[in-house]
Amino acid sequence: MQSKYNPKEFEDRIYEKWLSEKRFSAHVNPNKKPYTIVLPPPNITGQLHMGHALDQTLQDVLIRWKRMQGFEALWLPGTDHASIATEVRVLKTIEEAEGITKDQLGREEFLKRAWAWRDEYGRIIVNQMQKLGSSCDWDKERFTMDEGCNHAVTEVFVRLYEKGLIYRGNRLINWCPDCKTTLSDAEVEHEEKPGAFWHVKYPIVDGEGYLEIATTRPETMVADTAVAVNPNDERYKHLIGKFCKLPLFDRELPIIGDDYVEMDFGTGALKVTPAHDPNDFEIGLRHNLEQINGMNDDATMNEVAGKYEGMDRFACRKAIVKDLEAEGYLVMTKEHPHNVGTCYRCSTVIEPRVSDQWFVKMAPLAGPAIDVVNNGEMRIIPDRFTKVYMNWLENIRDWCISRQLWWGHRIPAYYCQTCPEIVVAKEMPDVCPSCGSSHFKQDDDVLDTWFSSALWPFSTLGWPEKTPELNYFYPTNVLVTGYDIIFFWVIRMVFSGLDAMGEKPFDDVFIHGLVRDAHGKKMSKSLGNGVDPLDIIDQYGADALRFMLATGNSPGNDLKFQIERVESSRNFANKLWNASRFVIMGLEEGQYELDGSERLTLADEWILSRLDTMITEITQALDKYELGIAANKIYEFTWNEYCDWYIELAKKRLYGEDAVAKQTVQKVLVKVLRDILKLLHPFMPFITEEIWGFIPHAEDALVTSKWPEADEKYQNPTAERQMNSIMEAIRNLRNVRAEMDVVPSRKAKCMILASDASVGELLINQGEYLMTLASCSEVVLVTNNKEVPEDAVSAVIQGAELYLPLDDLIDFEKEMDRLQKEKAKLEKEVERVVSKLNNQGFVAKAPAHLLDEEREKEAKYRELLGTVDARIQVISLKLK
RNA sequence: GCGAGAUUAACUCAGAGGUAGAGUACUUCCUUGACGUGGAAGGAGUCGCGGGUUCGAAUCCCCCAUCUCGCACCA
Repeated sequence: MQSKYNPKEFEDRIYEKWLSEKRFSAHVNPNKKPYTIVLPPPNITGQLHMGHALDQTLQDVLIRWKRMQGFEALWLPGTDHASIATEVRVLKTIEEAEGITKDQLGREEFLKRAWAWRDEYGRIIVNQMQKLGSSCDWDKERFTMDEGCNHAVTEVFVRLYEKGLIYRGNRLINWCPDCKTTLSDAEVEHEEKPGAFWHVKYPIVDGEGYLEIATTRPETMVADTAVAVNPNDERYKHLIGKFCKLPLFDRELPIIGDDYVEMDFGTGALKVTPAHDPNDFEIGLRHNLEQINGMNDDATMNEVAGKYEGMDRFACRKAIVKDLEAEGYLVMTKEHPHNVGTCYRCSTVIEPRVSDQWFVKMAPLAGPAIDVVNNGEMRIIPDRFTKVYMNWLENIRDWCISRQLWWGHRIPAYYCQTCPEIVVAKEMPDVCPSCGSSHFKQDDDVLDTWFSSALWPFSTLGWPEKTPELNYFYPTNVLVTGYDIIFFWVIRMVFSGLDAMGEKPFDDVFIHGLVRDAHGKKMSKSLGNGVDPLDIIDQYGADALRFMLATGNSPGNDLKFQIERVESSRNFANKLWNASRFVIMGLEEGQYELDGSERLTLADEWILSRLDTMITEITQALDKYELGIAANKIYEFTWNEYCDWYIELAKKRLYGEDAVAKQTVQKVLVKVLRDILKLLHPFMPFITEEIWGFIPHAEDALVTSKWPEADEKYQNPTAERQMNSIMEAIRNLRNVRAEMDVVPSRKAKCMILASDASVGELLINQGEYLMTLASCSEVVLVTNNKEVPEDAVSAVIQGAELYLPLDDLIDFEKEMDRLQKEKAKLEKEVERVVSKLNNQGFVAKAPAHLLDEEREKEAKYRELLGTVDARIQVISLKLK
């Protein structure tokens, strides 16, 4: 074992070993219970970022833990084609490098390039995950556009179509003029932007005056087909049925009455543009209004716009406002910031547009997805996200799934070239069922990228085939993902799983937050505040990064990335490394198993008892998905109990002459270290496996070793109580010495005056602990304080006073100050306890054990106070 | 507008109906044979404000404030 902790030296080597020994492989195994996680497939758009590192660390902790608990643990990895994101990315790269546009490239060539891209980034991503230590079953790696997934996508599409849950409709959809595709509602982000209300006169035809209309988007006037007022509006109701004139255009618009119009908003009169606004679209349907499309697919104005044709929509807005003003139609302009929808991929303002698209009918699918959570079959952790989940499902609208893109699953709909028939089928039909023609053309569009990810938990296990894997591993146990894709992905997996499999896709959904930079800003390329996980691994090791991510926060909350915390995790790894080196140092060939024949010391019993408690608590925390708590417990136990106390106390026997005692302490050292390595392994897999290779063990590799189980025989409350007394004594002695500025190298005799004989006996029996850890030269019992020299400093614990005669070193004034301080502290404690015990309510209603505890405390503090007081008397005489 | 989260030590965050915790930073001391990426001792917080429930609230409930973040949006 190398003397320096150097993760670079072993992390890759260890991972290679795991791979070559097939440690992550999972198979259908009737003798074991399965535990399954499917990896949220990272997009192949680029490299993994810190958010992926967090997501994967959490999953790896769970899967490694379950693997050690004896489950057939499958973590199924893969990547997502990420239709729109990848297409945008690939096209941009090609355009920047070669100056070739999408149209110039052509569909076939583009797909060739995109596949090459996928191969490259797929490899990079796998490499990154392996660097992080992710224990996926790589033989089962999948891609959302591989053959099996394609098969599943087509199957689901056809089935849903046949059930009437997929339909083609001419509806108002979200259109991104830059990506030139539709977007689902979930893919539209709302952003508040400055805007204005323009109040415009629409003159009444065959009558006096005009209707004043307020609009935020004057350019859509070109496509107005009506003006609506509330039928109960006294100001306008007489106008219903009449017409008004569309300013700047020689068109007449019917004035209609519709409840949708709110009388007290704006002017109470609404221009209706069915082809460019969702609400107007609905009004249009109710009143049979014509839908006029005023824009091209790039959001420039089309021929409908007359003289504005060819202008960009925002340029057109300005031009129309200018013309309205010039011709006297503009009443006023009012500032009005409002939310506009933008594309989640390119941030372009989306344009609502009427178009023929494919939709999934959501209502019938949403119901079961709601039920499965309501009836407790599926849990969302933390629970608060259940509300988010429900809220979305209860207000769900139909899902627009067709995209005008090339990278993705082409829609399995075939259009007869001689009649209007559309055939939806797994393969291109031979003959048209309506006209007998054999000429078909497949739909040009591809599916929303989330359509295929929705099938991930079962498409990856072989569905629609009834494979043994599907039968064994589905439903999966837990889905681990960020709250940002609950709508996009989690919900869609749930209803897809319920529909296709008839069973939920996972038992638990474990939601985590996002990784932010040190200032709480979202990490992003454009801000340049991203931190590359590989850089951190290179500098500090994967274990340090993982530990930091796992302990950084509580479930569901965002995590700020702080390099100090990575450093502190690395320091912990270093600590473990060195402690292990210490344990290994004196070991010789042979067995170091505890067999019950050993004569254990107090410290042995204490650490074994504490370890036992830790095993229970850590396992319980993991069971509750409290990964951070579990990791903290291991950290504290390892550092503050095992290293700071047990190892220090072990040294005497280790370096001593007694071979049997030495072997006993080595056995305990090894036993505890072994379990520490196991408990820590899910969090820090590399260092623990590396150390495992150096310590005696009967099992195989740590990665597949057995998770520790608590064993009641190690529980030892007496040993814990006694050790606490000793540790308190040592701490107090150290404290006194530090306050009196006594250097550690100056040893001192320790005289014990016990008010409780058993405490005195304990301290004498374990006198060597005081000698080792509190710089005592010897520890002796005295029966009367007359035996104690006056010029001694004192430390007190319950049941005993400890005196250090330090003659020449003692400064009585200083000692007086110290004693006064201590007295004040104790008086406060007594006061607190007394007031509590004087409280009749407390005495009457508090649980008995608390009452007892408080009474014990009172006795203890009074005793300590008495001792301190006595010392003050003695010292004050000295000062005179 | 509806909903959620946050508000705890200088900083970043855990925790939790029964005397406030960690990491970092800070002060003092320590070349003790695993480790200075270390050891020891210490200072530091009326747990956002105001009410309520309770013997007891930082913890549960209500109100308010500030900051995030979702969702829905009135043209």
